[in-house]
Amino acid sequence: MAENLRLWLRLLSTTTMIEAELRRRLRAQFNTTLPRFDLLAALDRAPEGLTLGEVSARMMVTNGNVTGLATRLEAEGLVARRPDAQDRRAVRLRLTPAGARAFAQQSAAHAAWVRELFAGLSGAERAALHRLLGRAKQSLNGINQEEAA
Amino acid sequence: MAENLRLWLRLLSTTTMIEAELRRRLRAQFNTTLPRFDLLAALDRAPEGLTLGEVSARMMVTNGNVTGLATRLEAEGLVARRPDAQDRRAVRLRLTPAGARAFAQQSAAHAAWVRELFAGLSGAERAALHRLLGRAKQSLNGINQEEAA
DNA sequence: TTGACATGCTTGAAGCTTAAAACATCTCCT
DNA sequence: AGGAGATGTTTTAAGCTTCAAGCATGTCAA
Repeated sequence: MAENLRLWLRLLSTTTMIEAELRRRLRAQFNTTLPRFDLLAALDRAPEGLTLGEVSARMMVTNGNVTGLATRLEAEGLVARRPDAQDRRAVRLRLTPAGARAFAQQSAAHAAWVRELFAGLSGAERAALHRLLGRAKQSLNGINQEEAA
Repeated sequence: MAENLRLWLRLLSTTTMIEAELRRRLRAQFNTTLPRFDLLAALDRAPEGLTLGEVSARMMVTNGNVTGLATRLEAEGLVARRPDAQDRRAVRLRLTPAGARAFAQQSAAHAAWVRELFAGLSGAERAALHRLLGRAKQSLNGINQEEAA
């Protein structure tokens, strides 16, 4: 059924449009990018910092990706690498004070943008969409389990 | 409200998960990528071919992006560049016979994968999700119009 | 305890993506 | 006709992303 295909294309284009708008605003107002913002956001929720592996799992990207991202953000003074106390293989990443300040500003703007972008939907519509996306994720997890089996 | 943020994060992660799965399968089974597939798909729907600009609009990516993509696919013999008859600035891109054959195979598999990935949702759920995503896109278009004004 | 395998990170090569600048051609007004 | 501005493509530099390979460290079983 082409119905499934249309659903997927619409899901993809909706996400792409929102992402493009957020990227544009992050660049225009903060001269930063979505991956950088996402990395700061992950660290902001983790006062103890995160290992690079934990970051890459949360961001759903590869380890090598996080290595490069962290290196650039470190050069800008927004995050700091420090050896993990327990595991000498691991590197723990945390926000610097400057990084925390930058993220606080970006985060507030980002939340307002997202609210604005979904403003055309009623509360009930947003709730229904949230629920259905949850169902879609369940559907996906079913697939991945089968693959692993 | 953090509710909007959660909705956005769920929308993003759902899309990312599906995209990752499709990428993985395109690579494993056809040794290709999603952008290549998307470009072939755009051309497949256009028997007369498309200018690079038309392709970039359909794919929602920049012109420069399409230039590179087209160059690689041309090197692989799947698409052909030819000057546009009406406009000497424009380059018209079309599938070669080999490109059409490759896309036919990939397309059939892709449609089946998408069907599989959404199999956990009922028809009613898929219809509702499709409708709500349409509403979300309306919401976005409202924003963009305001910006342009 | 030591060797085999797992895990955490980095590196390198390739490809994807963008923004901005450059260039060619087109359109349209005067 | 001429010129101003729009449009179509390419190029460049920078960053993002993946995969695969490599190195360091950890774990666990014989």
